[in-house]
Amino acid sequence: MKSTSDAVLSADDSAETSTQQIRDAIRDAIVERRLSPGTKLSEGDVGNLFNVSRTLARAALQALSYEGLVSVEKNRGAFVAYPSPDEARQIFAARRLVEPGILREAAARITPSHIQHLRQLLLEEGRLMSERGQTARRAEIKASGDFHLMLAQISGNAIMQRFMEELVARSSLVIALYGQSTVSSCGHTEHGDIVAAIEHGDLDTACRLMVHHISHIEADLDLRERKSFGLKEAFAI
Amino acid sequence: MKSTSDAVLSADDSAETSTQQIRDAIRDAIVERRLSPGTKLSEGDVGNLFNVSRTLARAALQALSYEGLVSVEKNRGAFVAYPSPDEARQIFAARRLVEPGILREAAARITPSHIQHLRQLLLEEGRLMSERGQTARRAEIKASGDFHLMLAQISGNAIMQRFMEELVARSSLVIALYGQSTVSSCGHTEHGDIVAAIEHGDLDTACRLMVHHISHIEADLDLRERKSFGLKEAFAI
DNA sequence: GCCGATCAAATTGTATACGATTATCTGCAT
DNA sequence: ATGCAGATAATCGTATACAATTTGATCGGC
Repeated sequence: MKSTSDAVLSADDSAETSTQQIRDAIRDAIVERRLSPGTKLSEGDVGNLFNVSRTLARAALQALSYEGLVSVEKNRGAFVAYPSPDEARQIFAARRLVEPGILREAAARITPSHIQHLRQLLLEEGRLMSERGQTARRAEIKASGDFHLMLAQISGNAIMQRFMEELVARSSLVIALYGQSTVSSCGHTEHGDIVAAIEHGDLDTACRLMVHHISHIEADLDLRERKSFGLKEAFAI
Repeated sequence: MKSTSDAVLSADDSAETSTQQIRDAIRDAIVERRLSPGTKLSEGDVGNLFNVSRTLARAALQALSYEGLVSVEKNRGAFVAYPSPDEARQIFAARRLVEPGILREAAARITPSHIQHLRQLLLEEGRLMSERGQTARRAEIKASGDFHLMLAQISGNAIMQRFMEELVARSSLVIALYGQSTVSSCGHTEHGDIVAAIEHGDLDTACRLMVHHISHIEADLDLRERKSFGLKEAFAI
């Protein structure tokens, strides 16, 4: 799973490629934290950057706003979303709500080949964890999300898969904003435990581990209200 | 709850009103089955109908395609979505997956005022069920969905609420396509049972009833593959 | 020096224009 | 009559143009 763009499902096979490419590029930039929350994304700039007209840039930004990664304010423009603590809590609540169900469906359809893929993902994750540097950190963030997306894909439900893609992407944004420790490094071992439980056929344990895992990620956040101070902060960077 | 547009949450407060109005109008038309699946929605026609340029019409159609109500095919245009049987099954699987969780969260936050609202909804539903005519049928369809949306709203999670809005809307489309009996008239009593179970504090029963209820709706569908025969059918109508 | 008003620049909102693609129609040959 | 070829019409994809709104700056008054 290289990126969210190469989803196996054929759901949005229809949209125009130009707009889609721009959307995916910006989404990756947001998820990998190359674009900080609050950053302005003016239509003109985006268009120039990708050598297209404002029309297409605007369409891409609109699309991202439907995913919750960008917030567009009337007559003011588009910004990388700046999720509130409450929004952050809702994102993780949603994940706790849906991921156990996805896990059960995935377990019901899982094949040895799938397990192999999952283990490969874990290996990659572990490798990145031991590396140093920004690039490795970004790759680690993405890999960590890919584990959850892979489960959604195995579940075979394209609708839940798309929803999970949204939730995982928004989670990255939240972690970028409110995360304290470098990265939820605890996460990796937890992923492994979940796979082990699935392999062992112990679904209840797997679901319990999943819920704990999501709560661990959320627990690493500092979700205390920060006044408008956060705004200045964004400009200072 | 008059329509999906007056959602209490402030999530998509940002989008332009013009496009949003058009989007909501078309969505309502699709959900109330005034627009049949497969119907072509050309940008020019939509624009003329609402007295706006193709630009805005296109934006509205794009938005609807993100919700799965419209499918846009490159260089061919937009059509009211024609969900496949497999897609239909995934929609109901998704609902079985998320609605029990939503129900639990809603039950945890529910107030007497909320219960009153729910009961009022049931009353309205019952009234519409006894009425005759297309108009009443359409209102009944919407009312039936509003019950589920109300629970999502009570749950207090704006993200799950939006997801449920999408699922309910797409369910209407599926029922329009594959529904056999006039309307899931069994649904109404089931809604009442669920509310009763919630009031009684019996969450496990409420969740069980909810899952059965969703399965009942799905069981009323005829999801056998129809070859391209269905296409001719569409033109014959 | 600080504050409010007016003007200029930048950006968004919407419409229109034009090239590209698809669908339809006609006419001719088989 | 049937089937294919070219032309014609309709529709989409994208860019550009213009109006409306916001933002920032300059200037005068206090």
